[in-house]
Amino acid sequence: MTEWRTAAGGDLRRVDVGKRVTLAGWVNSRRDHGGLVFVDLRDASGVVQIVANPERAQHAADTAHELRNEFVVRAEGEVVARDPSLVNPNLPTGEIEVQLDNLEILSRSTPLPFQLDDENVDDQVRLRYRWLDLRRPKLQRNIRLRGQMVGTIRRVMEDAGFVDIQTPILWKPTPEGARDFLVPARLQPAHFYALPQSPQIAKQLLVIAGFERYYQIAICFRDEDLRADRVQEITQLDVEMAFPDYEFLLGLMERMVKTVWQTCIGVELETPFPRLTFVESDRRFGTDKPDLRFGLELEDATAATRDSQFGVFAGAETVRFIRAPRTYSRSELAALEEFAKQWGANGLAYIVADESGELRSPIAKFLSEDELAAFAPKPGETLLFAADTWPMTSRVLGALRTKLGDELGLTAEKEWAWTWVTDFPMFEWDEEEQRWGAVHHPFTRPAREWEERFDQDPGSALAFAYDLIGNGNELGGGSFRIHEPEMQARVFDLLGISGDEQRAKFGFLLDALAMGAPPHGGIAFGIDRMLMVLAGEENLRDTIAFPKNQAGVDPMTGAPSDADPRHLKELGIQLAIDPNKAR
RNA sequence: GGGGGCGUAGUUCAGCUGGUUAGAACGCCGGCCUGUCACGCCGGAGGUCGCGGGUUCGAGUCCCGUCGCUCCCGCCA
Repeated sequence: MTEWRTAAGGDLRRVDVGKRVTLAGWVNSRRDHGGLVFVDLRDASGVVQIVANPERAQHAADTAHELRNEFVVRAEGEVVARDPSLVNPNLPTGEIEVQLDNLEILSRSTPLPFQLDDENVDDQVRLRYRWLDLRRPKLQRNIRLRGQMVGTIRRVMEDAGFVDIQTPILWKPTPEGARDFLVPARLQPAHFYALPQSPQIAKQLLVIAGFERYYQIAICFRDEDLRADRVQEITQLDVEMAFPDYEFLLGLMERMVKTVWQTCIGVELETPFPRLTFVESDRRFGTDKPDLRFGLELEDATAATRDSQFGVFAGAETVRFIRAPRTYSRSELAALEEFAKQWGANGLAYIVADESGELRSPIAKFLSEDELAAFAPKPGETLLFAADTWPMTSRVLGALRTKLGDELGLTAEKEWAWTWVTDFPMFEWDEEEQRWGAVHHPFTRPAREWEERFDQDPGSALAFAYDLIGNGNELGGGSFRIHEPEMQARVFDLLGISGDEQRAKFGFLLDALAMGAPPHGGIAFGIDRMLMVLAGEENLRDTIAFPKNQAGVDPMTGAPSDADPRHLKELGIQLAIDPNKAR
């Protein structure tokens, strides 16, 4: 059997010249000259050129002719300096090469379904052959970065005295929130576990149980439709502590992020991160997850347009606009309007101020001197207006701001911009269900000044909740929790959860709260999303080793698949749909 | 549930207003090649143009349906 102690080929340098080495790895590429054969050998450390010369080792050269991409080989030889004219400046190992004495094929490869250096391969194909896809440098880097990130997070949390505790994957279906993944329980026919959407209640119970500082790298499941930045199973850093101190908790999370950026990519972030209230964030950026890498803040024209001759402005509850620092053509404006409509706008009024200062706008003729003076369009600008309810103008202009920031390259103004968003509203009215819903979750406590009266004016009540935003991505979110059973019951009441239902769904939590529950609070961080931001990726799938496609299918394994009828029978499950005709 | 985009060789793509044998690059196979590093040169194989139907003398191209992928809206406490 072979001796496996091999050198890391990618680490070889000039100082290693003269050494005899044994390398093992994959054929990254081969250049067969008939006599000489050059092979770029790749292992975890990088790439190094090995050379088979028939004058030096006929047998190695014969073997080298057989090599194809992604063959796995073991190569013995001597590190030699390259002639200065032959140095490859694109390779860290470019000053040397390994002259072969022995070459052994350990494993062959069929022709590949795609070229590893091809960036544009269809996702479906890449996922089908994920083991190949993962060999690409980008994914190698991302997945290794992920491990490094998780390791760093663990060190920060452990150093701060937090205890890693695992919570069940088979949990209880929850009435609120996202759709649960259900798991039939064979031992309890017709009953189901749910995969946890988060260990929220479990971690509260752990803190109540006396684990004053808990954390976990937890996998959470949500059976909702997927997006580029949304998958069904996410990994989160889950944190909870007893006797929480607001500044301590936020400071700890800042230290965690700062250490991750420092350790993983060598970037020094400035802390403390700025803080914005929800109201201010909404007013200035039209969103609760503002990208602060650039300005482009929303402006309010409501007061200026109260008496407008333009009926849409005069009649709207709110008129706000965004000041884009360039002019747009008619067709570009049509595309922007289409975008605005997709987000719920009725239209998108605009004023283009040409470089000459001349105004191009279908609404200009309705606008008074005073109005125009209030908008103050400067040459080379385009003002884009939303006239609607306040929340709708936020929604539309907030989305538009993000789009413009991207398109105009404004996001490049600053590499990293972090901010806390605080003082979230506690409840929002659900039109469809005609009831109040929790903005964060039903265990969030009201802000101090709302503790007594949050249920008298739910629409105005503020929650003791906070989010951490990185480059416009919601990366962390948390709150202080309710530790008084009476207050928890009042919140459930307000959310329309009856007394019976409270007992049935959350009886154990209410009981726990009634038996010496300390004040507690915490936060959760999306690891996948944080890695996406850290690695500069735009798709969450590029941060996950084995992701599923947008339909929740794993093209590699074929999961989900149909179930064996005997298995279903055991579970007492009868399908209402023929699996062959579904999907 | 809704909207946009895409579907042609193993892969990435081209294929104009419908026209007879559907192309290119990379990969694959064979040959030549001792300094390449995106090696080069010569030759070759490889296609249900996603699927079904329709219009037409004739469909990769036009129409209808359907399936798949992707991005977005809804949804995601």
